[in-house]
Amino acid sequence: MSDQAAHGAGGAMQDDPDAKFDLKDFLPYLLNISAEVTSSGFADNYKREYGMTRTQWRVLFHLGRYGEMTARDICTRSRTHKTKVSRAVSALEDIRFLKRQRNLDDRRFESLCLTTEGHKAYKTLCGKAGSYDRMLMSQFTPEENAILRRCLRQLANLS
Amino acid sequence: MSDQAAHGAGGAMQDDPDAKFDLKDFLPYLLNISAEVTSSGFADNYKREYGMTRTQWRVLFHLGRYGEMTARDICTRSRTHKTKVSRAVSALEDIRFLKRQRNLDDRRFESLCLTTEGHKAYKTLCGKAGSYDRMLMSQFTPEENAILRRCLRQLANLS
DNA sequence: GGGTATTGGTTGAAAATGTAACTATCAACG
DNA sequence: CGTTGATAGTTACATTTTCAACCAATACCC
Repeated sequence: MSDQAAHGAGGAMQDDPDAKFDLKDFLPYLLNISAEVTSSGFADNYKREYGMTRTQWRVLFHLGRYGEMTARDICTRSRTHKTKVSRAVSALEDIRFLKRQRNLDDRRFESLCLTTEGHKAYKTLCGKAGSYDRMLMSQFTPEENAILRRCLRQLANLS
Repeated sequence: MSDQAAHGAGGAMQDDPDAKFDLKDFLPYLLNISAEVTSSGFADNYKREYGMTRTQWRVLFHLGRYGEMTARDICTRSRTHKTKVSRAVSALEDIRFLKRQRNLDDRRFESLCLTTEGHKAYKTLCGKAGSYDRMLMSQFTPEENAILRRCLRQLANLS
């Protein structure tokens, strides 16, 4: 415990010479915080109205936006673990937002698609997502927005 | 059911005219995925070696980087809910990575600081975080990096 | 064909998180 | 004082997520 005083001894230490970078520059940290802040800001829309969770919203959004696909497709495209998707799919099925259909060629697959209800919810939420996104974007210049999205897509290994 | 066919009818529908924006452009979604990808890429470092969770790492990082502070300070600075911080602090105390000390002026507060062990772990992880961050940065130009971080800090309401 | 590996998807138990109610301390005001 | 209200932090309970094992269908390979 002798070098315990090596930090915070003065009570208000500000910079650690060993620290190569500020915490507020650590990309995973920054990404987590901003993801949390922006997501929970939007979550009210699907949570209050439909009682959906974030993963469920993600599945709904995928099916609504890109049409029929399998659970595995959603996993791959959204980098989401299959158990998360599996449970979200069951929950969406329970509230009649999607239907599953076994593929007859390969009976392991089942293709998922939204019901009318599901698609209606998707459309409503999609509109809100659009304005929420525009609201977020409005604080940046078009160039910043382009760069931001390009960097994020690359970090996420998307497209 | 009439507009059920509005999606996926052709089997490989690509674009919904109602969709104002692509899912891959929705900022909260992009942020979540890239946060998930980059964080879990780094998480092995503290998970395998120290059995720490992401929140615990966040607390450790704050105390290591900025020195002694209260749980509430960490909540505010990292936009993390107090119950999450509370549990992370307990866990870090259990493995002797930090110590609490009641403030005698106002006994509601307790200031937290790392033990020698905790600080050692912090330094080790900080080094790894540095190189991980540089690795992530290396795929972007300096301008892109600057813009990316500035945008993220703003989205996160950080400093 | 028959064994083995792989893949799509599910399930159960453990861990983490969210929410709300709680304790304890202090401050403000009568 | 005593009451009310705020604040730092904890705890209990429900929900969600993670992890590993699992089932069923297909592919591979001898």
